[in-house]
Amino acid sequence: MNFKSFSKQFKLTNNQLFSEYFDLFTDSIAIKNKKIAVRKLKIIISATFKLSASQSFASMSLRQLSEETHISMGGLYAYIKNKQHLSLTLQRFLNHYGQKVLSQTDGGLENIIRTHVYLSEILQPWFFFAFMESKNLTKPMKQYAIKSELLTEAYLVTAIEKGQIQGKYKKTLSAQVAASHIKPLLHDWYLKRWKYRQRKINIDDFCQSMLIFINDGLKCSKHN
Amino acid sequence: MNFKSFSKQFKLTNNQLFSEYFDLFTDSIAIKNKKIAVRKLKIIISATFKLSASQSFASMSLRQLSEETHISMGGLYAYIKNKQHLSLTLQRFLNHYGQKVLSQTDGGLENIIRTHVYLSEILQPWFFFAFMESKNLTKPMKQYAIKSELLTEAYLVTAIEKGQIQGKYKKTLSAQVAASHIKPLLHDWYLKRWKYRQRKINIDDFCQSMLIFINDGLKCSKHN
DNA sequence: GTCTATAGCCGGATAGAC
DNA sequence: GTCTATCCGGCTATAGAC
Repeated sequence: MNFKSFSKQFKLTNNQLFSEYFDLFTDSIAIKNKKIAVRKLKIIISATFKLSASQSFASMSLRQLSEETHISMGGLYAYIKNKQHLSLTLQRFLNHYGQKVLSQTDGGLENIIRTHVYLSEILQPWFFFAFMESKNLTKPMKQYAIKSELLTEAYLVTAIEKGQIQGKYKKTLSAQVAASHIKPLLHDWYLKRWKYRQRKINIDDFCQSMLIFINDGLKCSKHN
Repeated sequence: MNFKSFSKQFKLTNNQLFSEYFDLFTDSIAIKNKKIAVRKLKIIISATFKLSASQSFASMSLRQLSEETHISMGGLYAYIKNKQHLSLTLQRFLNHYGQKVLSQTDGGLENIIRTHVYLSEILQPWFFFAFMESKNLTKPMKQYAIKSELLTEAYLVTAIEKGQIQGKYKKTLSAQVAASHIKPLLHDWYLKRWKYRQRKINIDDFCQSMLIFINDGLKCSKHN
């Protein structure tokens, strides 16, 4: 698997994405014409990510959002319930989507890792937003987010345990501990996206070097 | 080196820390009695970290800060120039301090890694704040922060290159790439502090497992 | 050195015209 | 479906009493 084949398989076009968002949150969207709604939601949510990334969601004002999207204040409220609820839907949608995609992996460690990185590339603004704004969540939403995060970690743990039983991976580190060291490596791709862009490291090279690092570490075999 | 010996060596008591902060930013502090100022600065900055961590610095209001510190709005302005400048001093102080401590390592990879983790433990709220609020920085400050981050990475690169020349580390991965995979592991300790606390993983165990992971990876030697 | 009071601006949200 | 106008509460910052 590489990024190209992953993209082909999932066909995550923007339209499909926001169409699914519309279906999930119709209750909080006053506009009932789906075609119009999807087009505007795309604009509003993209602008939200842009502004949140350069300030923070909390300090972004709806007046700024209105200016950035060229939609009036009143107009915005036809697409969102209120400011807090907008943030909530973004968090929920990513959790929903992430679990859906991850559950389709074949359970191998490399497969899970690549799937996570590739998905976080396509949904980079969503992942970045969710990570950065997670602290602002209300208690019930925080619990929901933690549950979702643990689920992702559980995929890694299961894959490592499987490898350990097969004798592919050693048992020096518990699968749990190993998984908790792998997760931050995955996060780096969407948290420090600018760094990798600047250094002209493409996504498949990133996966490759990360997998080597995870598998082999740094030490020479002769020192084992 | 372990956490205890590191702590002894650096004696980073809160008083010393805020005393150094006071000296660095006297210009923006109206109160000239150092003893009083240091005591209050400690209260103000701790409260700033607490509130920023649960919301964000931008959305924290000075009214909240006033309530949390039991210092009136007017009173606060005797210790800070304004809200934005407060954030700036926090960023600057950590960069200043971090580089000071890192420059005293012996240049070995394990030493640099342990120093970073131990320092980020003692200054956890500072590190967390700097990471989370880095996007809000003005352009010149952002450049300063990036410079500081690259410097930290440079310490890792140099150590790995040294190990590669000595034949201790293999050359499958460039030192630069390896370093960029190690950094997010270090960040995890202060970004997800709650997770490690919950799982009752202490700081020396964390360093130990991370060093094993970095050195050896997951794979069994027989599969090499 | 610390407080209260207030200036002046900006925030989220909604009503109602078109 | 989109806009303008407006409510009103909260914000940073400062002036001036003690």
